[in-house]
Amino acid sequence: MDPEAASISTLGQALLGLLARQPGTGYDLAARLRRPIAYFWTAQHSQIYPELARLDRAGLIRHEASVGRGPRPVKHYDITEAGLACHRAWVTGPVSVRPARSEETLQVWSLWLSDDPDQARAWVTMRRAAHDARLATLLGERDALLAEGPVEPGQPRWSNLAAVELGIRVARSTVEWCDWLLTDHLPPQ
Amino acid sequence: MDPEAASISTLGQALLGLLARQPGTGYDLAARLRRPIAYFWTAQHSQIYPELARLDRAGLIRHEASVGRGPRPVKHYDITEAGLACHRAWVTGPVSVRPARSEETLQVWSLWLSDDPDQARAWVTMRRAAHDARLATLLGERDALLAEGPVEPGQPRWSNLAAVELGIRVARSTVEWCDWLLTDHLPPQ
DNA sequence: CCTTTCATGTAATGGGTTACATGATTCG
DNA sequence: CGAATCATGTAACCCATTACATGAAAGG
Repeated sequence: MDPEAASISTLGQALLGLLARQPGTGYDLAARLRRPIAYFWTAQHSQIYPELARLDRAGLIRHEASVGRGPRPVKHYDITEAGLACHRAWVTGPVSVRPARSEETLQVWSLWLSDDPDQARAWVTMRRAAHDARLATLLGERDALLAEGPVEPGQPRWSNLAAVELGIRVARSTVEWCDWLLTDHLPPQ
Repeated sequence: MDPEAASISTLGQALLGLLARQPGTGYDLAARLRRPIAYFWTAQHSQIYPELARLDRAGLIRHEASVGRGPRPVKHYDITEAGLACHRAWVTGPVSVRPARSEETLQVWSLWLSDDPDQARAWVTMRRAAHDARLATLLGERDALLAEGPVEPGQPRWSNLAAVELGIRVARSTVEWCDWLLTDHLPPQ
């Protein structure tokens, strides 16, 4: 019930979102952050453990410690009522406009300098392959999700589908942009 | 002629790209970074001035100082041969895979928690408006570019068009994703 | 006269990556 | 017996944002 609950970092909210779905250890959260969420957010364990400690101190999550196999006890985290309320308030709140960082587009923005047209073509072809691979992965993810059964609002799987669908659309339009460059807008051969 | 020339930060490459197009002062570069490039990279002047000093020390750019209006001399920067070579090598090099950071998608990923469906609809509608505004700006940018005359490879304007076109496609598909959510995949009313 | 623009820096702080450190269990 | 997995932490460093600091010229 901290009045400062609003000043939670994005990673903190990501962890609250994970714990709202299912409790787990820091190690477990790191793994779950890697696998399905890596398309739009990532963090290393070195960042996760201190952040969990902060959320704990703020009363947004709680933990139960048990003797671990390693030198330190294992901490099983769960979200509190206050944490759930804080996270709920954040999801429909305004999107913080953090500046865009696309190194790829920066390279495009200097691609006119490439003296060798073949090299420019090769670069775009490589980019196309990378985005196409991402698209294929996301399509697979969507298929798996739909195969599990009907997806309805109010369930985690609904959010999963929405996020994957956004990724698919962005990946597809990026592939199409590569094709647009390769067919019409680069010197031929 | 530093052998360490490969270890230039992304911001450094952005500045080299700006200077490859046209020389200028740090202040000028900050302004040029704000206006057309802000869609895919940004930096504050407090980051730019030290970075220019580093590039200068590495011999990738050079400067001529003249007496300024303020307390310090004005430095007019220009790219060197070594700097141009370093930047050329970077543009067609591999894209460094920096992890995705989309706070917006993170929110979508927890949007299933929203107990009030109206609030979820309002959030998506707000997002749609934001992306639509960005799309409109980019379309205007493209029109202005094409109105200036034909765009051909090997010129800066070719890169400008390519970058804007990518932005347009991504913005458009994101707007379409919002519509997909609003029409079929949110509880009605 | 006040605000904006031109012009360049430093300091403090926060977010994030890489590397350092430890140690038991499980699987091949 | 060695590698991967489970499990948790700290330290050093880099990148980026915000704030602090200075001061002339131009325009309304």
